[in-house]
Amino acid sequence: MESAFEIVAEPNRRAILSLLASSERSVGEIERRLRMTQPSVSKHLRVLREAGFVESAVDAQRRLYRLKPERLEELDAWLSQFRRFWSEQVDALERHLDRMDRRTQSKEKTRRKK
Amino acid sequence: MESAFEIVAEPNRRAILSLLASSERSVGEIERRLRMTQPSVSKHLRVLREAGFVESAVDAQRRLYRLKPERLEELDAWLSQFRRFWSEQVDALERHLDRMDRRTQSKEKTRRKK
DNA sequence: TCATAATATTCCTTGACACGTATATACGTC
DNA sequence: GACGTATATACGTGTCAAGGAATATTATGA
Repeated sequence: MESAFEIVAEPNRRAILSLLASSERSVGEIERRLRMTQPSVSKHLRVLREAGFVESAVDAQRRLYRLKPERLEELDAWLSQFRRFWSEQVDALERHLDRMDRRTQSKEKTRRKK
Repeated sequence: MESAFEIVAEPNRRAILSLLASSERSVGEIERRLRMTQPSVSKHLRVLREAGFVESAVDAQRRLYRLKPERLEELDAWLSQFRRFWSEQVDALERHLDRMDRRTQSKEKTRRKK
């Protein structure tokens, strides 16, 4: 279980990572938000920590876990070889629209993605 | 084994997908290029096909496998929630440099990534 | 020091899946 | 129609990781 892919293959771990994307959390918070048992949360956090996806800080009895993005970036890097398949046509258009968006953010032109 | 993540968790399958990123291939080509046994290739291709990552076309006795990018796009979509973590600062700069690059491609300014 | 809260760890069981070997199926050629 | 090539499938086996229950550890506060 070394590769970043195997780590994120587990649904509960993906849920934890998504949760930590918004802000750092204690084990108990994760437990309640994701409706997982405490040992399960701790075990998954251990895997994530040892794999370098998260890091923890001691806060009294609690431990606060926060995201470390490097390993996720690996996934992104691997995916980059395929990105042309879906961004080929869209690419130029997207960039253009994004730029328009930034320039007209006040006008609320209601361009919603997908 | 339904999620796209579980599918790409397997190293040999990732290798196959990477290989198919360059061009479509027959089973035998994959077998030789990746030094895998033929049954292993066939089994992984079956998994990839049933999961929608590849599709096959009959060519005499051969079957040519080619990439179907939709499922990979799922991974990209999931990753998007984290992308800000590593592209926040770099983002604007990257775009800028990329544009510069395109405009000065003849001059070879030697900007290497990382 | 005792009680309680928060988190980590251990043990056990179970299921999934990747592999190898062997065999089956399909196609093309003589 | 027999043979060779290309690919698919079946079967048996070993490994490994996830889950549950119980217990251990660490910190806090009275």
